[in-house]
Amino acid sequence: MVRIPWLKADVETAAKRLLGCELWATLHGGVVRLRIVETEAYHQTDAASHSYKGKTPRTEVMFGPAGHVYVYFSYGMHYCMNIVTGESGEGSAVLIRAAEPLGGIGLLRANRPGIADPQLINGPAKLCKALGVDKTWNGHDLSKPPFKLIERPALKPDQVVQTTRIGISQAKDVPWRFYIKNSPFISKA
DNA sequence: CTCTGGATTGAC
DNA sequence: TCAATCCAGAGG
Repeated sequence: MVRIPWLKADVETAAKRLLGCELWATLHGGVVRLRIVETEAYHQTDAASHSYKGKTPRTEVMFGPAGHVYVYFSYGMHYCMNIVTGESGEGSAVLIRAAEPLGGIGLLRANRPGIADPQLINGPAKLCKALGVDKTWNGHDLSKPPFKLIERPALKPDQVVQTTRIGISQAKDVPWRFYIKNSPFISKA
């Protein structure tokens, strides 16, 4: 059951709306709270999306209900985390690229020893590493503990920057990356 | 079965 | 600038 109605809206709207929302996770017995500051939208009709060529075993959860986590493994060493959006049957999701620690930062540091705070979670794979997210979380419903998405009021439009996505070779021109203006926690521009 | 390239990161 | 290091997806 989706408790956040706008997650079922179009993926561009959802990507924008996820900025400022929080992720709460239980880690090593403590609670970590993050504020999402950077997102990217991916859709079935988008050549850069894993769902572009239709449903496959890997992308199955992208086609499932909104509000679940889609985790994929890449470059032989990294995990990245998405939040599934849209109606079931539609292959869309929002990549969480960076966040701001609100609580439990010590637990994040424990997962990334030797890394300075500004680099703790300012990238999609860094975020997963710090949160201990791997494929075992693929498909998890974010309305349930121990890993939850908490809705927050929408940001004012002038606080949101819209630009092109990072690290892709297809559809480079599609402006589906969003981040909170002036946030020091976004990934490298 | 084999081959290719990637929604990245951090060390040089 | 580039290696690390695996696997999904495509083609045979």
